[in-house]
Amino acid sequence: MISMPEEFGLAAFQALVNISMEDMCRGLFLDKNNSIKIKKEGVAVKNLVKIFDAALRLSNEKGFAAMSLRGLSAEAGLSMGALYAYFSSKEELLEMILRLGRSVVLQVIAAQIQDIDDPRARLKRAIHAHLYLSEIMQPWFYFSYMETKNLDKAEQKNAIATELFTENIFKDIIEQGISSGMFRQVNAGLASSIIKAMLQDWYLKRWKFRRREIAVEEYACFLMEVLDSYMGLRDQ
Amino acid sequence: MISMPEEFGLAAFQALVNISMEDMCRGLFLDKNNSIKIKKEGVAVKNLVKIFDAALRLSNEKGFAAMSLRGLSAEAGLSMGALYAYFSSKEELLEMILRLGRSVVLQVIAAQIQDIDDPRARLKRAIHAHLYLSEIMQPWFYFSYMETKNLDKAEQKNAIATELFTENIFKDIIEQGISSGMFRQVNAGLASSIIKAMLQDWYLKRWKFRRREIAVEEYACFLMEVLDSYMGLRDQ
DNA sequence: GTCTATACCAGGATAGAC
DNA sequence: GTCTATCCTGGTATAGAC
Repeated sequence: MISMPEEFGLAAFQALVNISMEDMCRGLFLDKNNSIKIKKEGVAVKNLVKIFDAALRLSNEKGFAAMSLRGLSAEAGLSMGALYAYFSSKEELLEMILRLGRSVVLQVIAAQIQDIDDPRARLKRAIHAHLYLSEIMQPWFYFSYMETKNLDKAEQKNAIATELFTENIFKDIIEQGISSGMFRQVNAGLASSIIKAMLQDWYLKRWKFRRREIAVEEYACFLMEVLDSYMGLRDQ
Repeated sequence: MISMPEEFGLAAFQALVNISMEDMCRGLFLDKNNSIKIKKEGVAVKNLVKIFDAALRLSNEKGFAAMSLRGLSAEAGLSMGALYAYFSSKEELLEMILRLGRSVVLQVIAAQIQDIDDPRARLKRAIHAHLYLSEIMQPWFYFSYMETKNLDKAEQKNAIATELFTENIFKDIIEQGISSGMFRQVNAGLASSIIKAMLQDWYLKRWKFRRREIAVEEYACFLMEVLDSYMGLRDQ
């Protein structure tokens, strides 16, 4: 197990997971479950990064539906024709973007908590990991929240499953804490649900927190205070 | 002041405020700050109700941008031509819908807490009022959250102002509670911010709560528990 | 692999009959 | 007041040159 510094801030997290858009796009390119017509990895990855960055930027302004492919081509610096070498329809582009981030999120969160036993430490780590991840990948998180409803039925099921999966991580931790006598007997379902809501607020209302100059670490700390007092713990 | 039953559930609230889509549309019709070309109140109100109901239904499915006016005309049972007697562009329709609800929300919340002095009772009432209102007007709340970003700059300022206004209601109550020594010295800004997030979760993730069979009153009660324990109060 | 040019269609908007 | 018919922009998607 990697030895962990006591102070687990955004920088420490970043150094640990080291996720870049490039890595994510390379993964997508290697997957072969898509309709990318480009052969050379270097070219494909470079352009995928440009496309996704541009798509997230434009979509998060006025919504994916309002983003035209003409606009995307201008923003990404590629022609319309070139775009269609990377996806076969706007719909497919949407699915690619959403799938891209989902796998990363699930893997990173799971990896972050796997070697921690103590319920409170586990909860704290899960919350920090989620916040930091959403800080690093904010455009994707925002996009994912807003555009999931535009997916077809099958893809929507995946999205809902992911939402419930991360929520269940928190629920499991809380139940573990309760049965070990460390936490009070609270409603684990509702508790995990509001945790999720508070975590989501961080990336959905970034303008608000930025205006008030609240840092991630501060927000994380605040959430732990609230949860500690509710679940019957004191900060050690 | 209206005497208030100890148990302030959804039904009690509903009886008290008694808001209907028809009333809201009548208010809009009488406002004359819009481009409704219809003269007869009866006709106008009846059709505005049909239009807004249909628009909320369709928009909340796939987003306002994805809703076509042809689709709206079919859903509302009016022709394209008739629609344009009630608004002059799709953009204006969006603004009408958002303005429609905003005034109601601000008025109702303010009225609900105006005669209550005790900070905790005030907080409790504000939370209940917000939850019940979002329960009654769920389609509007969901729409408002999702579509605000599609407004032009000027209208967006109004929307942000409303968000901050309701958040400040909570902030003021908490600060009042702190200075009167009733609450612990918590961070009122962050506290009000998470209250807002938890309230919003109720109408944004309705499918989740319905699936788990959580009633509004139960959720309200849970939120008060969390806040009481954080701010240093016991349920009396 | 990428571009330009173009096909084709759906959407918003309006005119004018009833 | 409401409807039908029509206009026309701007969107997605593709063909074929380079």
